[in-house]
Amino acid sequence: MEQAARRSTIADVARAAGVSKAAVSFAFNTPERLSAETVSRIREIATTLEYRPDPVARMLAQRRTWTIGILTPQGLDVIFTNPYFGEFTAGVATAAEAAGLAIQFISPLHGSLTRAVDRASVDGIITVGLGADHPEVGQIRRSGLPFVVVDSTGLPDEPAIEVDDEGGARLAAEHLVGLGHRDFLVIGIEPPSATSGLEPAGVTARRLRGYDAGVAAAGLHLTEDDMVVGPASMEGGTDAFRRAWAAGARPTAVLVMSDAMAIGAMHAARDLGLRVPEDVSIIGYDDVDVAQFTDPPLTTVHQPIRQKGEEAVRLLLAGGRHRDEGSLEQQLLETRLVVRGTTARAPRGRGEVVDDGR
Amino acid sequence: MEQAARRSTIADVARAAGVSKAAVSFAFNTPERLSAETVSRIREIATTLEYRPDPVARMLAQRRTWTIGILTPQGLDVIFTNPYFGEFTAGVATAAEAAGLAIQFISPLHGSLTRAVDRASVDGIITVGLGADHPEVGQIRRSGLPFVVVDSTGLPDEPAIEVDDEGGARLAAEHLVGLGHRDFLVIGIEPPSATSGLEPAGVTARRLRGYDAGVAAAGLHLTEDDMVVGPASMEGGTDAFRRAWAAGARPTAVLVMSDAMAIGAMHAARDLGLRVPEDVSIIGYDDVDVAQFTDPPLTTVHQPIRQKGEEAVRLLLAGGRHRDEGSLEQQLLETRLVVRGTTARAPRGRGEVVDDGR
DNA sequence: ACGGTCCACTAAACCGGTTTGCTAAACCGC
DNA sequence: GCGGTTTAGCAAACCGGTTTAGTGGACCGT
Repeated sequence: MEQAARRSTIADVARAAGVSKAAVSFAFNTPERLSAETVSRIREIATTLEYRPDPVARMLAQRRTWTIGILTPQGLDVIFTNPYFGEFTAGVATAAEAAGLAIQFISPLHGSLTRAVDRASVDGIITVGLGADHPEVGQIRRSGLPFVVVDSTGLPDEPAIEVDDEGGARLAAEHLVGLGHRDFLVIGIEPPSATSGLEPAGVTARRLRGYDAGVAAAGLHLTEDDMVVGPASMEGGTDAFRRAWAAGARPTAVLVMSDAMAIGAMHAARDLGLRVPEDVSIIGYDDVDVAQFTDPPLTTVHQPIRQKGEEAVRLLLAGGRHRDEGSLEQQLLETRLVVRGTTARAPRGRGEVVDDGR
Repeated sequence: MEQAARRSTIADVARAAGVSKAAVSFAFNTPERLSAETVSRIREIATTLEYRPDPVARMLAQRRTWTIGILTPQGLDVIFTNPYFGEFTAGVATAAEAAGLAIQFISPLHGSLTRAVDRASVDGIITVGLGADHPEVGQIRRSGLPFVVVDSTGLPDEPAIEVDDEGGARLAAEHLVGLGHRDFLVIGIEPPSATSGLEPAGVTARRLRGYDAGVAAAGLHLTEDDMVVGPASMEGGTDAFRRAWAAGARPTAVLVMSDAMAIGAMHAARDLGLRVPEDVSIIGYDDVDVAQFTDPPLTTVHQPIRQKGEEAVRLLLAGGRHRDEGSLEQQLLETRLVVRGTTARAPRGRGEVVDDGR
């Protein structure tokens, strides 16, 4: 991929029009500083010369790139095929487009996220799923770039967008308890890399706490031991359910932390001869678009995914301050239960009986 | 979003180290031009000063942005939520990452694709679903930027990646004909904007021709009149099927040009009380990941989506020339039929009988 | 002692724009 | 006709790097 053919520059236009470079710049950016005739003459010449200001030179001179970055610890290949990320990004894109901003994805470059951050030319960054105490967030903080963290509790006084993960998870568990379920399996999202286990500020930990709070009404207690984790994809869900089954788990209800995984788990359950929801209830998380289109439609916890994206850029543009002037910089969005077709009353006479047999 | 705090520049490092700016530059880019001690001294000072080369300044000086653009006529919000695009982009991202390149999305800015192209700072462009005769492609061609067109026949001698759309479609139709179907509905992808109708070089037209060729064996003929179109999303598919049904169509088989739409159509069919595949067979196109996870799993035409993305960047990097030196610049990738669970023998005694009654 | 090579490094031009004084002419009221 | 204000446009600095041409000194063989 070699260089583009030589294109006309601002100097060419200036020469052709017999004016200074400054005048050409004015003609496009602040035409009111020039007489009307001069402006139109310069513009005409620019058109015939097919002049187009070099965006990079402009960025350097203005020290603005008109671009915001989305920072994720996962690789781009998983981002783009994950419906949750897709919808989140769509939200970001919508708000960015409205503000005339481009978006750039910042994800590990040759395995190094730090390097990727260094190479990114952006005016601000939205981090998603990255704890405020992660080294890369520290790197951004030191660099002085404005940023907003999403899906991870921010440091106090730093802008963040969160949803009520715990509350939503509790609703899900309570729903199943109400249907008579007592044998649960939790399918969780694997932490991005094997850095640490369950960070308490992480999404996975928060949702697990919510599930646990929900089953407490039935006198039950859920811990990491009742959970199997995997990547947040359909394959990941299939695989997680199979592993749990192979390890002897015989739940009547499965609490899944992502819709994609829930769809995969449903598939795996059916492969094993289980009917959904008659034999096993499954409840997802996120309420992505596709959740309405599964068969039966997926019961899940709704969170305003696109809205998160839009709010994140608003917050970024506002410099961390809220629209209603000076209010808190941390925003907690609501979640709610959406009951559709994958949950039903617990099958009778199970739970106590079969749990170890084979 | 104001400017970042002042960061140290190459001049600061040079001053602190008592060397010239050039030396600092060399220390990072061509260390062999300096003595080992000098290099390490400069690097140390750079580290303590938290120096990080400004990527924009570097781009300007090198006249390379290390970025490739993906140009689509659709808005980013539809791109990111469309599984086909997601997988294609994942392919691009994989190959780009390997080459140390970032990717940037170029899509209509405030409604203007031309403006978006002007503002993009990229070294090369991959256009997807945009005819080689479109004005924006002309714009790119004139600008001298290398580019590759995907999903649209390129001009001769211009690099392009295509799949055998027509052949795949034919396979799909033949499969259904072989199962005894005679009453077809085609659900097509709506052209990006209302620019023109069916351009013969477009994906939709090619697939339609393939379907038509496939049913020809049964003495049938398919035209645009047998087709209903909509946006390439699940909702689009649901909507399209409903419209067709409301207009009196009573097909025993539906040929859908996108998996997302096929899933939507399946949903709509069931809402209308139809069983899939007993009452109506449905066949998609693309074989996106989710196609394996529908219930029943979707019969569809496979195309190598990710591979298209990877090949596109390879071709771009090779400057349009193929790896095996000098061969043709146009690549035609294969499609194949994947029979899963949404197609079955045509229901008996239908077709001739019910077609108008109610 | 001398010209020639190498080595390690520097000075300055350059990339292509924006922006900040500044100036010359036009315009103004009186 | 004169000081004061606008207006229209220019020259030059600047953004922060890369890259080219060049320089001074050490080293070398004779």
